[in-house]
Amino acid sequence: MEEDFLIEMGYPGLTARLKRLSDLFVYQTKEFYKEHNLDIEPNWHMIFLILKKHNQLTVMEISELLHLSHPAIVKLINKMKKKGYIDSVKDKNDYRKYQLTLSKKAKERLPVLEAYWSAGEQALEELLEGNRKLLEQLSIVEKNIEDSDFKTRMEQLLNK
Amino acid sequence: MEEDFLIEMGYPGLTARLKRLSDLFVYQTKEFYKEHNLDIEPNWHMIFLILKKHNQLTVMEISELLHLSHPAIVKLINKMKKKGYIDSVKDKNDYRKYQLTLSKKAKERLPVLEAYWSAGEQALEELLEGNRKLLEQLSIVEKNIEDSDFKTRMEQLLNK
DNA sequence: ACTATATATGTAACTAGTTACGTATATAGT
DNA sequence: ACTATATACGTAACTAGTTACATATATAGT
Repeated sequence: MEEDFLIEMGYPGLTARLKRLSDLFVYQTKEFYKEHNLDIEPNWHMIFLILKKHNQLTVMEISELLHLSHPAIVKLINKMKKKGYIDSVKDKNDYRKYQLTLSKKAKERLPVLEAYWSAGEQALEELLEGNRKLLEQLSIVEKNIEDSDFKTRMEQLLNK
Repeated sequence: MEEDFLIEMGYPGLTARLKRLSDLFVYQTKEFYKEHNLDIEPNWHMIFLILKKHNQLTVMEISELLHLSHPAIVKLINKMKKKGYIDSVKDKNDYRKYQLTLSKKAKERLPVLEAYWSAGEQALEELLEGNRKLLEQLSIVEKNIEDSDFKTRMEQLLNK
C-alpha cells in the first residue's frame, strides 16, 4: 500500500476514513445502478427493506428505526414518491401522519433489484474477507456512544 | 440497545453506518470546538498535521497523501487561508503550483489545539475500548479495494 | 519552434447526511 | 371547554465529500 496519511494519523484519522469509505461505496453503487439502468439510488435499499419488513410506517417511525434525523427521511421518501416507489396515505386517526408503503411498482421491481443487491452484498463480503469483525467493532462503538456520547467524553477528558 | 434497523440489515447496512458514525464525530467535534471558542473546523486537524510533518506541500500533494479528491482540498485550504492559518506562495519553478505552509498564527495556536485534539483522541480510544481492531479492519477493506474496487467486484459477481 | 498532451488548480452541480426553525394537529391538565 | 405542551412533518441553510468540466502552465515529440 502506498502512503496514506489518514491511516498514518491513527485514531484522529478515523472520522475521515469512515466517510471516505462510505462515499466510495455510495458513488460506486450509484455508477453500478446507472450502468444497469436501475432507476433507484443507493440509500433507497434500506427503505425498500424496512417497508418490506414492517409493511407500513410513518416518517418518524422510519427515522427512529434507522437512527437518522427525520429531515433525512423526508428527502429520501419524497424522491422515492416522485419515482412512484412509495404510496403515502393520510392516517385517519391522526391527521399529522402519513402511512407509507411500497407501491405496486416497487413490489414488482423487488425481484430484479434483489439480484443486484445480492451482488453488492457478496462484493462487500469479499472486501471484509468473509468475516463480520468490522460490523462487530462498529457495534461496540455504537453501543458505547449510547452510554455516553463522543462530546461528553471529550469534555470530561479535557477537564482532567 | 434498542432496535437499530441498519445493524439488523447486516452487510447492506454498513455504508450508512459508516456515514452515520462519521457524521456524529464531525458534528460533535464541531460543537466541542465552538463551545471552547476554537476558531477551527474538525477536518482542519488533518491539514495541520500533514503540514506540520511535511512543512510545505501543494494541493495535489495533499490530495494524494490523503486519498481525497483535489477539489475537497481546495475548499478546505481556502477556508483555512481566509482564517489566516495557511500561507500560500506561488512556486518559482512551476507557476501552476502554490506551495502551502502553516502560517505563524497556526504554529502559535498548535500547542493550544493539541490539548483539545488529545481529549478527542482519548475519547475515541474509550469508544473503541482501547484496541485498534476497528482501524485494522478498515485497513483490510482499504487494501482490498486497491486490488479490485467495489464496483468491479459487483460487476464480476453479477455475471456469475 | 510548434503542437499535442499532461498536470495543477479552480468552479459548478451533485450526494447524503446534519441542526434550527416553522406549521398543523393531537394530547394533557385545569 | 381552553390552554399549554408535545408530536409529525416540512423547509432552509449548513458540512464534507464527490464527479465533470474549464483554464493556465509545463513538458514531450517532431
